Amino acid sequence: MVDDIVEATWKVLAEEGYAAASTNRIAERAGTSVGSLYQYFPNKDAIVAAVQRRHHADVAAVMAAAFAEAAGQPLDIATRVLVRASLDAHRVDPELHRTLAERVPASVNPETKASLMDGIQAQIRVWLEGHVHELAVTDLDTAAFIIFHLVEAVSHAAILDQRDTPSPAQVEDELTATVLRYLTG
Amino acid sequence: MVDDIVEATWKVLAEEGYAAASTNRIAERAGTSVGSLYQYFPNKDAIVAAVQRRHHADVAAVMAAAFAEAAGQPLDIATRVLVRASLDAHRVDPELHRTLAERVPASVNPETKASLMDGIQAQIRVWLEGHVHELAVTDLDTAAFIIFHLVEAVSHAAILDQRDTPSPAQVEDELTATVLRYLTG
DNA sequence: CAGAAATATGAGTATGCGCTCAGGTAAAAA
DNA sequence: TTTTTACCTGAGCGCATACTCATATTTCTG
Repeated sequence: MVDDIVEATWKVLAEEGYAAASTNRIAERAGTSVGSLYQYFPNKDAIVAAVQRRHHADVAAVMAAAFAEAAGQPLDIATRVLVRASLDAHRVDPELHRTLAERVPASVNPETKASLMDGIQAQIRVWLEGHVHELAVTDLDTAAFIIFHLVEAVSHAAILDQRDTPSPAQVEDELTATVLRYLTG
Repeated sequence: MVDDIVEATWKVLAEEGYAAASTNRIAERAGTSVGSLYQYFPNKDAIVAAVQRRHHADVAAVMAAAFAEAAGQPLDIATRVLVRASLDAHRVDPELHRTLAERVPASVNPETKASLMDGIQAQIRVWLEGHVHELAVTDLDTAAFIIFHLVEAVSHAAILDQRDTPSPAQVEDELTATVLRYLTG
């Protein structure tokens, strides 16, 4: 039942947007009643937060797999693996991603997104540590910050922008080149 | 009076957030009444859109000045000028910037933000055209896309993130290096 | 100054929301 | 079968919102 509610909320957010995600609409799409919503969640924000956590878990899984794959690879291959993973992560339910990113108030689950971002930045840092002798950059925390935000933002724009954007393949090439040149000087 | 209303809305959005920006609160801070709001604007969204347009004009002015300054400079100097301008643009009323970016529904003024972004990307493209012979990149539209999003996102994070970020001076150095290395290969 | 035109006012209206709770249903226990 | 326990239901409550309009006030005009 909890799953039904979360899944219905997921669909409403993805297909109808945040404004449409009223408790009555969620109950309707879950095939249940408003009252049952409050049997399992303290309030509406908690339901949205649950959807957010689940989506973040999906994204984190994509990235974790990529970090595992990148671990044994040379720097240039690993960079491409991670860039491609970032693009793939934005292809996981892009409509939901857009709604969560643009519409959901920060008051809903303030820690979740921050912890996802911090986790990925930490993984970037660990990955960089394995290549210190090849790197021109010295401050790994700063490098992780720069790489995370630049790859995330360009991936986000490339996948989610409504307007004309370069092809994903080209973005992958350019991002890989950008990160590599930044790291190796 | 129109100015009073826009300025009051501006302050409420910046200081109290989007949720607090009710028509009654805006009228109160403008020292007028709800009725007068509707003498000059068809609805609440139009008021918020006016604030958005004005803020975007401020940002556009900062960037336009930087592009003018960069025009005569060598590539490395110009790159730093533009990166610094992006950071400065995010320091123009950062609280308002955060509220507009994170809270204001896209339905409010969908074209304004897109046209600001398109304008800056076009200016980047023109700037790049003046340096074609020094560049390793071939597709200037793609390069403008990459540069715009990467500089914007990292500036945004550096200035507006609540959490620990590298110092703005360091971000300026790293961004300048990133863009230069990307452009010159 | 008198009348007319333009503008300002804010209590009130319509609407839609999150959420509750008295009552219903169904399964488990006695 | 009767009683108990657990869960489900949805009409409706309280509240906050965007917006209106009859009235009051100010500003123009002759």
